[in-house]
Amino acid sequence: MEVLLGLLTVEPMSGYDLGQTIRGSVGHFWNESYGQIYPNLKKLEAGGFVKSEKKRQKGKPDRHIYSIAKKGRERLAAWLSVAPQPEIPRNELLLKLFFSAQASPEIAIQHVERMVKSESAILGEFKRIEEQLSKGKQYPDAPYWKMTLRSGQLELKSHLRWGEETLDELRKIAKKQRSPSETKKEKKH
Amino acid sequence: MEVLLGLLTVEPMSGYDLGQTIRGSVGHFWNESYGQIYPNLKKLEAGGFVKSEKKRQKGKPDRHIYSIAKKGRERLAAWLSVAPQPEIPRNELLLKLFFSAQASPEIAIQHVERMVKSESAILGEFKRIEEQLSKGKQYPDAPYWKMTLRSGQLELKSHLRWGEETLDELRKIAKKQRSPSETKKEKKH
DNA sequence: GGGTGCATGTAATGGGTTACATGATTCT
DNA sequence: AGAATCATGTAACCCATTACATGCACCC
Repeated sequence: MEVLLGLLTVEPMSGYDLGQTIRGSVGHFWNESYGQIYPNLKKLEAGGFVKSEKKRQKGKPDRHIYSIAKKGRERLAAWLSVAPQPEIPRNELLLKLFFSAQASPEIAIQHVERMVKSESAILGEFKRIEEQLSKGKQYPDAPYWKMTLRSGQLELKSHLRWGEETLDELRKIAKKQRSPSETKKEKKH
Repeated sequence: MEVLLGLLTVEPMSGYDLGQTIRGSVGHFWNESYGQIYPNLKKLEAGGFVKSEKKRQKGKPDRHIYSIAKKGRERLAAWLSVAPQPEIPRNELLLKLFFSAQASPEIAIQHVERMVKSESAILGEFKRIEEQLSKGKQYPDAPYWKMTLRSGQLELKSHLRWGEETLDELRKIAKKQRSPSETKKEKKH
């Protein structure tokens, strides 16, 4: 809900634009689907937080351009001052790793490797965003945007570091299991 | 759903115990509420993935002790081998920081400071868990548990580092705004 | 006496994603 | 010819938390 208000302070936009902008800016730490965006914009308008203008288009449906109203700015400011409640995370990779003694280390290795790959790609994206932020037209919000970007970068780097470290260990475990050395084994299944 | 199966491989437990155990083990990256646990256990039993035994108690309701069935182990193994899908995160702190140009830097500072405090506390908890893991009875799963713990530690440390760095910057911004130096200002509101 | 912990469970509510529906234009 | 993009919106569905209900025991 408030993401919409926030982004509309930067520039008036349509619902579709908001979806695109979310993906390209806050997408790495916040997401909203269209099934959420359109109804929420209607609610915000009904409450007087935003107002809209219709723009005719040929072939395509009318574009509804939303802009933030005074009441909307107030609501945003109020929301910003409320302490964010700590998120309850859900990390499927860690959960699977936690129970990986019930499977083979090879599977765990695959999962971690996949994560390293995908997060490396995102780190690359971040570098591009960083350059864009320094070069493009200077918004007054830019310093704050950079802080969130930096957060993502540090977090990704810590994930990658952990990933490499963990892969080393998993490979050791896999090796130990393949070569029946000193420890006695029972065959499973 | 699968957390329940996973934890039941360690030891047969009641629904209540499962809730407690989740908080104390995977709680930092996975949560389930009782409103979820109890119905899910029933579904798992109906599907033949777990079985239960009633234990009479005086004063308290009967304890239903669940243990994992062969079919449950198979289901767990199948789930473990499926690649975890990347989570869609929702970080309210970052979202608020992103829009903090619409508020005062002081508010942002408060939010970040609060986060630093609470995450420091969790880091302390982790240290205790680490010691417990090294000392307590050695489960065969322990190496995997340590990996997830390590992940949490690295992530927290990266958050704290980012927090301090960000606080420095926010304080600079706050200072600049208080002393009207070279930059011309328009008064808002 | 009152709060907290044990112990189970259901119902209401809310938040969110996915799928569906429509239809023109542009790219491959 | 067909897929992707633009553009909006609704409905179905799923998942999850919160609140509610019950009741004893223990601690302060």
